[in-house]
Amino acid sequence: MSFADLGLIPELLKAVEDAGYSDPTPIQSQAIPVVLEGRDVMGGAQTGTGKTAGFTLPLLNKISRWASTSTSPARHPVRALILTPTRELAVQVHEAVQTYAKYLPIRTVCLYGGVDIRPQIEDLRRGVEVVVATPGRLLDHIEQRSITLGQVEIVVLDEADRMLDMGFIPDIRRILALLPKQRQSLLFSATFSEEIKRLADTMLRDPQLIEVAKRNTVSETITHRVYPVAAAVKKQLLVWLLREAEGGDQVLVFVSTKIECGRLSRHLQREGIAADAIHGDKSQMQRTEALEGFKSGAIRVLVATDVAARGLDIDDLPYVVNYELPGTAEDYIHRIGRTGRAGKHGNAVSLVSPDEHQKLAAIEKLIKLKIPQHTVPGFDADASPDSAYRVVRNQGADRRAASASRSASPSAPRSTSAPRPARSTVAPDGFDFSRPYVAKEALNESESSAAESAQPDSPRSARESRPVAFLLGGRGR
DNA sequence: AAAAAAT
Repeated sequence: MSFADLGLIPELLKAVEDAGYSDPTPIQSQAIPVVLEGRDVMGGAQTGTGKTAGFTLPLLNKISRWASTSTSPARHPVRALILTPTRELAVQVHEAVQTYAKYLPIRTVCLYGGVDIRPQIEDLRRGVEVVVATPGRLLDHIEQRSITLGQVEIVVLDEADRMLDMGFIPDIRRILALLPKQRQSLLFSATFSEEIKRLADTMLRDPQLIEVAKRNTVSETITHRVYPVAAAVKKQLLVWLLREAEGGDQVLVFVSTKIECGRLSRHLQREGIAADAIHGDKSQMQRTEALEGFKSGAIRVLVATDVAARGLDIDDLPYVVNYELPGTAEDYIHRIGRTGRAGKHGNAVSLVSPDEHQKLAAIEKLIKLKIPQHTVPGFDADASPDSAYRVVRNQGADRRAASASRSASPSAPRSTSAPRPARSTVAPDGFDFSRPYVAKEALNESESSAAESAQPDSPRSARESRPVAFLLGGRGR
């Protein structure tokens, strides 16, 4: 199956080829023909499955059919509207739209808050066919009458469950009410709650259900690991883990609050780690800078609230760390979905203090997976800052006593300038990281065939899971 | 319970 078989026009095929894609992903080969046919779609797809191209390509294909080459704004009514829950996601989707529309006479704009509205109004005045927007700023434009939605042919609701969580549904309904009744609607959601189904009932007509990944499941290319740790030494454990994963590996660290987000990021910076923070109280400029810095590699550790939990596509992100477990088990799925994307191997590491074990149990129940636990001496659930310091200091002494050629214990949390010890393949808790390892320990029956193929000894998983580096796991050298 | 989003 190739993109050419899906009935896309040459201009789009060329753009897809330029982007370096040859074969459609499962959701793309399912969604593209259905959308081209004009049917409504209820899509259940995790991000990283090629969902964005799955709706963007057929959307552009349809719009292109009568694409106006006129320079008159009046000939460029808004014909497609894509709504996303966060600004960063809007930017990302808009980039995809631009990528695929490059050989088409189609104008696009991205509308979101936190930035000057005037350039957006200018773009709208000149005329655009495709609008990607967050709900708040779009409503702003609607009230200012800088946009008319009376000729929209296709509307896409991306990450609908997130929109629901964020209380956007009333806004969405207001926006939908302004669209023509005769239109095509696509709704994508990682999870299907009763509320999402109700929204779908009012928004979609005879939708085709497209589901690639099973709901509430996590990618098999992700290795999960839990570190039980006392809250008092969590910060030190994180620094220690980050140091051990050194070698340029990037880490996205999730926290529960904006306050902790800034605090932890500053702490890491003081420890000499290239870190930045992204959360909703930062200016849009700071948010964009942080994300760009992370994507470019200038930032090694991005500390984030759940603003970054969904949809964000960061190439080759090897690690996600839950510094604090998310409030809901579903958020765990979204957060760790930032790694292990597009078939690549990823690591989900969670630092769990005793007060978080309820949450951990809920997560394990939802993902039907018992996550292996590992403890680091000095950083276990009963550790105090003092005991942690003693253990680390002793490890340092052992190391100094040991021969230089032997692999040694990890460096102390605060020794920024100490020489780096050789990388060990056996953790202090005795876990052998030199063996390829895939976490698949407690699957339910319906997934047993998938589990089969993910067993450590099978050729497929041996290929997918590289020998694991120290502690954070994952990347072999 | 916190986060996100219009100013």
